[in-house]
Amino acid sequence: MRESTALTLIGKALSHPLRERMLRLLADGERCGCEFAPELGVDPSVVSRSFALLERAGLVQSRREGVRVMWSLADPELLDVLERLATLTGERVA
Amino acid sequence: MRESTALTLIGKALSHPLRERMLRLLADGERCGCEFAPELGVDPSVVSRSFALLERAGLVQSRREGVRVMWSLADPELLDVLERLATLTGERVA
DNA sequence: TGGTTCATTGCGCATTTTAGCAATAATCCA
DNA sequence: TGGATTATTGCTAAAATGCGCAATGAACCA
Repeated sequence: MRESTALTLIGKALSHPLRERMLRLLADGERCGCEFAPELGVDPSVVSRSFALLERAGLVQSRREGVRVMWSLADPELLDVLERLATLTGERVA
Repeated sequence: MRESTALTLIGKALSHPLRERMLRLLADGERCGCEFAPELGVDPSVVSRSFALLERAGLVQSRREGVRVMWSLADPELLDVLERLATLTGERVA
């Protein structure tokens, strides 16, 4: 990677379908990281790295609870803003 | 790429510093594509392909004017929304 | 301490993305 | 038509990403 700005980090985080799905799985609130691998059909290591990316971008946050790590959206408005963005770019003409 | 949603397309488009810069260069309005290669120090082909990506994501639009192609943001609010997003994710705690 | 569960990291491999050169296309004008 | 300018596309090498396995770490409990 060349350089990284806040925005490019966010872009990278959003640029993969798996990570988008992970974000959406957090829509209803905090969840244990352990639920994602089985639900998404990928290796736990992939989940871990994906969350690391999302976290670096500032999109999610985590806290440990014993042996588990609980993940949540960094901001409750996040998905709304993302929807807005998608709408903004999607309503082009027709 | 696995699949593509509106959001992942946007993510990909934003995920490269060069393309972010291109977007910002459009902040003040329409510009000729020909200005970008010299200004960004890359080959014109890179500019062309980068715009193609941004366009597929719905972030920019173009119109031909004779031999030139004039590019502009797909929506005037776009940069505001992106700033909002960056702020949203950036103000994490401290 | 040893066992269990969940998370992260090291590594190699496959896939995707990026960059530039050269060739081709598109448009205008003399 | 032929030349000039800008844009796009084909191709290849290089760089970045994505993936799973295996190993390691972290926290808990009996």
